[in-house]
Amino acid sequence: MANIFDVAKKAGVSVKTVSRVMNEPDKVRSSTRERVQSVMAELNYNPSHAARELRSARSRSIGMLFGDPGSGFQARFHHAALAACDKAGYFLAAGLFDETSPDWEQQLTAFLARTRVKNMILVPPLSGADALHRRLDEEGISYVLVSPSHNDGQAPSVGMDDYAAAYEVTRHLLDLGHRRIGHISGALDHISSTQRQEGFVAALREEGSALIRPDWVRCGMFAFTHALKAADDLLVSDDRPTAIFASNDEMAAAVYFTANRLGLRVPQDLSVVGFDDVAIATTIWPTLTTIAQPYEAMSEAAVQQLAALDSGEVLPESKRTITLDYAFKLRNSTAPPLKT
Amino acid sequence: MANIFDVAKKAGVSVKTVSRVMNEPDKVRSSTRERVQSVMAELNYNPSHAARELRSARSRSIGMLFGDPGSGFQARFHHAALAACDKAGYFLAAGLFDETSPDWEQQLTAFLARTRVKNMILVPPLSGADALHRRLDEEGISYVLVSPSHNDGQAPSVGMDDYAAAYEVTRHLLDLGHRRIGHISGALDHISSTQRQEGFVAALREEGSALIRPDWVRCGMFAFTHALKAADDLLVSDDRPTAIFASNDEMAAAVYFTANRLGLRVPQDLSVVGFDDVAIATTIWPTLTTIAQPYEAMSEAAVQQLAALDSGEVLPESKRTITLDYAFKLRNSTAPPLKT
DNA sequence: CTAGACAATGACAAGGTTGGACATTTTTGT
DNA sequence: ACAAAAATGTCCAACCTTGTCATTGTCTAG
Repeated sequence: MANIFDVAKKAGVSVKTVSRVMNEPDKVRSSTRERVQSVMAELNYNPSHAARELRSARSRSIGMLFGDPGSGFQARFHHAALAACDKAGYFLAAGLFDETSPDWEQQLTAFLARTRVKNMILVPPLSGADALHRRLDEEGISYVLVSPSHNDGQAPSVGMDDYAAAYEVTRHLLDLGHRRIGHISGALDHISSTQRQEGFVAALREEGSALIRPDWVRCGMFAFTHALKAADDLLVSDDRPTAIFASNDEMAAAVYFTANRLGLRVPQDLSVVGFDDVAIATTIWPTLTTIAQPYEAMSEAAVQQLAALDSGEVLPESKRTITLDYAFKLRNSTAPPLKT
Repeated sequence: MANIFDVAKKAGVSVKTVSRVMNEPDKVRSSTRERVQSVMAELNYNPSHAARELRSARSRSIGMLFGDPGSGFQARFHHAALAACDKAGYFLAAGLFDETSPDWEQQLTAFLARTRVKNMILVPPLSGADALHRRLDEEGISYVLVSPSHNDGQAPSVGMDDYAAAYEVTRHLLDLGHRRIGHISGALDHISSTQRQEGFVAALREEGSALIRPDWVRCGMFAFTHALKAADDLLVSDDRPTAIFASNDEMAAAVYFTANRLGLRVPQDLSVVGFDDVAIATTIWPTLTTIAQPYEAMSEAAVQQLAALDSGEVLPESKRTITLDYAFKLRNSTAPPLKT
């Protein structure tokens, strides 16, 4: 396997220049740069990860901790993060982590010692775990929060406009003709939850405050099991909504099941929309109308933020808190309400 | 952070001895070894991954390629593999891969060049991709197949006894009193599928060959969408089974939906069992009776096989093909058939 | 008791890269 | 054409560990 000397020799430059092409590209004239790059490609040169890391003490790995493997958001994000790291020449170092365990600090220390990562991406619920953040600060690790549960403005973060997305799905239900719409919210200490709920309420208010029925807003904690209960509360009575907006897809799946149990057909008797667009959204039937989080864009932005921090940049406010566009996925779980 | 010199100095030995303690522990006298080890603990010493890899050209990473992120099996296995690597002092290097893409060879080459892994774990469907295996052979990469779709006896593999597990779940249905049992199989070119089907048939035969109804065995290709169709075929007629054994959990979920659509209650009107015990098994309602694959044991065995190969061992036949115990998970999707 | 065998330990180089401090060459602007 | 700036080169050291080979220590058998 070719090394940096081979490249330098073939390109007729010094190794230092080759090194510069890789690390300080704007300090080398574009003509030389291109020549060197083409030689690198030709020789199929890949800088030794190990030698680099050893010499520069700066790890090319980005750490990401994994909690509950059942979380659809986490699984989707992981996939996207893998792609983003690949693209940016980083490695994704995944570690297992249980923030509710009493020895979480040890787990973290072990992970950091083993991987020596200096940069991390934290996804919910870890993006809201203050104690963890403080430990990382102490260790001098940079991190980016993904959809943080609250934002104290310290750490860089990426996310999407939950309010607007929730407004849009609710608008969709209203446009179909629904006037009786319920909502199952996520964990209330999570800012995404409250924003989604606010977007929901704002859309209803536009059509008239009478549409807002506090007893049709229930908390499902982002969890399937809690949502089963919430859905039951909403649907058992004859005075029930004709559509439900669930704050994530797992909870929407719970609505499906409760509806089925009660003999309500989706979407004829009950329209359902979810949020996140994770695997389950297309493995349940009918496929779920939902909001797709910008997983790819979020991961890429996070990696870029870390790369910038890594090279000593101070992020301007505009790049510290990044909000990305979501996508509305119209599928088969929504329909106009039955005429009565 | 302490390095090997600090340890050597404090322990009053040479760095080489410290190195030996880590790599060839039986070549150093136990008294010295213990002294060195206690110093390592005291200084909180962690060998530099980078320096090791650089010097010894042997990567401490195990590669694993990821295809479809929606696959529950893959997600579960990944989690377990992460833990197993952690435990054995390896890193898990994950890469994205699409074996159906025309440039899969490039993807593979890029992954190998970037990570420089020398060992890989392949999960389905990649554990059955012969062209991929040949490329890895050419590159001199060792690999372990997890639940391979066929076994030509070349590469080491780990798996479970699909036949016995299928027999056991079918037996469970029979013991509940079911005599009308259908089966939705996985992809037929996959040995796990056929073995599960054989286990199913064998259990039925014990109770009398009359129970075996070929028209009640359908292929669902391990996919939710195909299984919807298969379930429909089984359930529309009045002459339908009272229980269905689906060859994985996603397909069992499809059975739930079809059943719901047709107004059949699970488990009162229809018992359902799945296979794999992935996330969806506990996020659908009623929770799914299924077979839990030995994810943890399989990952650990795979990592051990690779570690052995890495250190030049030739695996004896008994360690080449490893079969591990599964677990039967009794949950809420099965009940005795209604009396008629 | 001692040669010889073997086990335990040590000294030193090497692995591929980057950083630092300058020296030299080329390009740019006037 | 000249000075200033930019681009490139030279050379050495450092990162931390392990492989090679030499050396020292310990045990066994005659």
